Amino acid sequence: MPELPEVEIVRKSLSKNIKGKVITKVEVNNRNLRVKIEKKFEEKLKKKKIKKIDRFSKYIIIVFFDNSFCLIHLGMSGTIHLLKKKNKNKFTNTSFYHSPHLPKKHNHVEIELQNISLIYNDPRRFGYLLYFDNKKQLQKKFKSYGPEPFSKKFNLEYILKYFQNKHKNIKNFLLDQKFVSGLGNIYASEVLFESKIYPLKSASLLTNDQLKKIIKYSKKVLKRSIAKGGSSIRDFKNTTGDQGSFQKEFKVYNREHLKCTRRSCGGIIKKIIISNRSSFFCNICQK
DNA sequence: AAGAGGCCCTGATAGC
DNA sequence: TGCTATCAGGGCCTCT
Repeated sequence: MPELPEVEIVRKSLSKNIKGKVITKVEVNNRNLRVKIEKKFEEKLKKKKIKKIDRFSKYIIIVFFDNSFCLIHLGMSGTIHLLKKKNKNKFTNTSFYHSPHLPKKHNHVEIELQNISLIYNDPRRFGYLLYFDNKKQLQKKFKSYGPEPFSKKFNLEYILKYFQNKHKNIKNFLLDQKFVSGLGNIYASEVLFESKIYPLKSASLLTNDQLKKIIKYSKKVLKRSIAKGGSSIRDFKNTTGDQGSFQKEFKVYNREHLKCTRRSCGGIIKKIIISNRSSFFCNICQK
């Protein structure tokens, strides 16, 4: 589910609710996530005090005061739920992302922080949690990742150099975290629409003007989505919580057969499959 | 060594 | 009602 904006919304919520707290208990119900949770995970996290919550790309980074780290990746279906302890033993649901109630199944990890309980839920188990002892390990993990769209490193020179001797369509490049990190399937389509670029266009054929548009709109689209609380799809039922609303502003994603939102374009949104993932685009204004 | 494709997994939905 | 097939916001691994 989560691309950069959604993860940033989770980060903000965690920062607000668990910064400064001490981990009092860790319970792993299922270690078999995308990456198996190490045996000593619980032991290593216990008694750690949270200095701050960072994010890189689609990763949440819990930073402890002793400069160790806990990394959380939400995969496709991961969600984090915060429960607040009301009386001595009972936790009640106060904050959550995407789902108004704590799911009954797939609550794989529970981390208690004094009066708050953090629950990692993930039906498909494509997400994972990692513990890092020091900053070196963290840097190693992100070594092969490209810059975020917000980074100054994501500039025209970088892109031109990166595309040298590579032959792929632009949609695949935007999904490639080694090139640029944080975009996923929704925002890749949205950025290409705003940039008026056809997703199957060979990246090496793009003009400098088009590349500048990609730089501009990748920042813009992500920022706008963050401001709107991210995108919530497939989890509509209730709206009591921190449900995002950017899905209402999708110009192409999930809009097959509908009209292009550009006035006087007259195009129709099409859906094609690129590398096994849906891509949406306007058949007239994206070239 | 770049790039295509398979695969990890569960759940929701569509079609019969 | 119940079966089967398809699809889903990610990304790693293997093969060519």
